Amino acid sequence: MAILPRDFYNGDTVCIARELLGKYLVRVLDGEPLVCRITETEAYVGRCDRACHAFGYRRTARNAVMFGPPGHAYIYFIYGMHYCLNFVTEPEGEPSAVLIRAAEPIYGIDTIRRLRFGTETPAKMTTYQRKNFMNGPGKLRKGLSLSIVDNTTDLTENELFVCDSPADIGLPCPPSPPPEVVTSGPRIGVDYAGADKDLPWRFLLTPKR
DNA sequence: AGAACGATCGACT
DNA sequence: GTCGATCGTTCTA
Repeated sequence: MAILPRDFYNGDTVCIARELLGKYLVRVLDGEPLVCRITETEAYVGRCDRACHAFGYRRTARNAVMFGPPGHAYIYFIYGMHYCLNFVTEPEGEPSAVLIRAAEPIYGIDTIRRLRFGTETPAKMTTYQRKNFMNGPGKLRKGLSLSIVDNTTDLTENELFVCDSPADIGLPCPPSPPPEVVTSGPRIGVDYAGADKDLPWRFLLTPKR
């Protein structure tokens, strides 16, 4: 199975957030696959989580896609200038999603760099740019040229999807990363969520020491 | 109709 | 580590 099927998303949001680490996010833009390896995620569960936009099954025009079937993109505008990419999870009617917080670019790097830093493609990136390529939800979505018009995109079609390996879509396998471990902790930017702010629903892939 | 705020980023100390 | 930018979404009335 090249593209992860809808069943992958039809389950427990916290488990799926962890399982997404190390998988490959693919965005096909003008026929070119932009591929990055997912390194950080967060789970949001409407049923029980005050940090979730759909807490208590509160449904609005913005979060409507979370109430539909799993395996769709939920993209919203935040802080007056950023968009964030989420994957809708759980069976239809259980509004939940995984926020994709960070990834490492693997293929299509020149295009991703152009999308991130403008039409100029510097021969050499600063160390600041190199270290901060896609290490945040707003940066990641910009590097993949996603915006509000991509909200509700079906992740089982050919334009935006996840796979286990670049080989699944006919690209060479990248070198294996150095040994890594999964760590978890409280989510970012949810201090308003009462006790739920401390839920350890942020997952990161970090080098093993 | 108006006000408050946010699942962030980048610049700066 | 701190802090300002900036505007759609949501809530109140």
